[in-house]
Amino acid sequence: MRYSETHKAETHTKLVKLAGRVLREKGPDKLAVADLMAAAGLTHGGFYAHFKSKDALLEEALQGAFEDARQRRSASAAGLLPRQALVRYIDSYLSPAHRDRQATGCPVAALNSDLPRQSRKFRTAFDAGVTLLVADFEDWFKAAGIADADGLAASVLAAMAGAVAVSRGIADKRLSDALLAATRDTIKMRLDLLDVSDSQGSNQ
Amino acid sequence: MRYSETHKAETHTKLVKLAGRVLREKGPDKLAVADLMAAAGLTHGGFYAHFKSKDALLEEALQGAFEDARQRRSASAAGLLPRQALVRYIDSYLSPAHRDRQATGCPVAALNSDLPRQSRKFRTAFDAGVTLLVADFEDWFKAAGIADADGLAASVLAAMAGAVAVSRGIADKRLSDALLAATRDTIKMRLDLLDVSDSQGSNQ
DNA sequence: TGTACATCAGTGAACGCGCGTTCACTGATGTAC
DNA sequence: TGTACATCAGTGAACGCGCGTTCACTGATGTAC
Repeated sequence: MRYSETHKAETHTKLVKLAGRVLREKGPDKLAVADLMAAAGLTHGGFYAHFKSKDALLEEALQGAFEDARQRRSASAAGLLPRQALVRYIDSYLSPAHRDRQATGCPVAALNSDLPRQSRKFRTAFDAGVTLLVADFEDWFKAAGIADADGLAASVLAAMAGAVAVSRGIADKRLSDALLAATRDTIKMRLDLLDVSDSQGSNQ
Repeated sequence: MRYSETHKAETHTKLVKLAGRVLREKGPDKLAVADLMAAAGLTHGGFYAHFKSKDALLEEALQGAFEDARQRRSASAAGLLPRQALVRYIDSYLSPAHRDRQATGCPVAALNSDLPRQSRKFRTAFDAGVTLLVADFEDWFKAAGIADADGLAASVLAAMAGAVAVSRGIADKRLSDALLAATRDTIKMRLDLLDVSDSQGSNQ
């Protein structure tokens, strides 16, 4: 059959999106090309019409995951003052919901410790994603009038991602929830946000 | 050849120790039985005289890594007051040296995000290790006279492990070092340890 | 005291499976003439 | 207007490799008699 003008690009996008989810859920090594293609309703042979290699897919998928997170971040901040937006973001990032939805969550929390074992390209993409995220945090902190924004940003990100990652590895739900809650409070204290009432909803 | 009484147990221990390092360095999936045996100067066929399966080895190796860390923790605290010992531990955990020596470092920092993807046995062993570590922290915090020790322990561990894991994924050494330093300061502030002068040396 | 046998950590070849990658082919539609 | 050919996303079989696991065998030494 002949396909529409945009068909190939659409398939490509769909594969990258799917891969982004599988990547965060199962990790780079357990993402299987054949499974991915099957999940997209295709056969595995067609993969190489879209990507030079599995590695190239992983790179795109990771970039997509970071971009996704960035868009959701700014969407959830829309219409709020910086301090309110920060509180909403922190509450959402450190929520049990984020812990339980690894496939659509923050790539830093999901892929944390896999990194040193991945290909150069993958690590570069991760590094770029983290760097951008940290820069965003810095701007955000500054806009919220937080002192010493530069020093804080990376450390706050690492604390939040670490809390979510560790909470995923803890079987005891009470301890896991408590870890998230304690981290939530600490981060807000560090950022002098304890007086801001938390808003409802929003993800990750 | 015939071997000494203790020979088999010695080989077993050596394999578990080696595996503990490879596990932290390369992750559970990239630890290859044949490579491990070769590194121990043996052929791969002999592996199953020591372990029921690769999974059984991974479980023992992870337990060994946690036990190792526990021993180093108490050794480094020997002869120090709780508050001094804590400061030394924090400085050492969040040091560039720990970041750069993943194979002998904390298993939580090294295996963080791999966890949800591993076998039940492995996850159980990890959970047990983390739970013990958190309990140790609580005791330690209490001995140091820190208020709200229970709520803090898991969150402090996650923040430290997250910082080390993320610092390993950051190419820019300046940013990576700054992340560790900022986390060091924050943790000490949270634990009200800023007035304790830091002592030299000790690892992880 | 000497010989036959048991023991058992380790050897090395082989098996099977998952998986990334390659490649000749398909078949619907657009284009050249 | 109709026929031959080009295009190209996708198909599905096959290849090669890494790796966990199995298994018949080795060979040095201890033990039974």
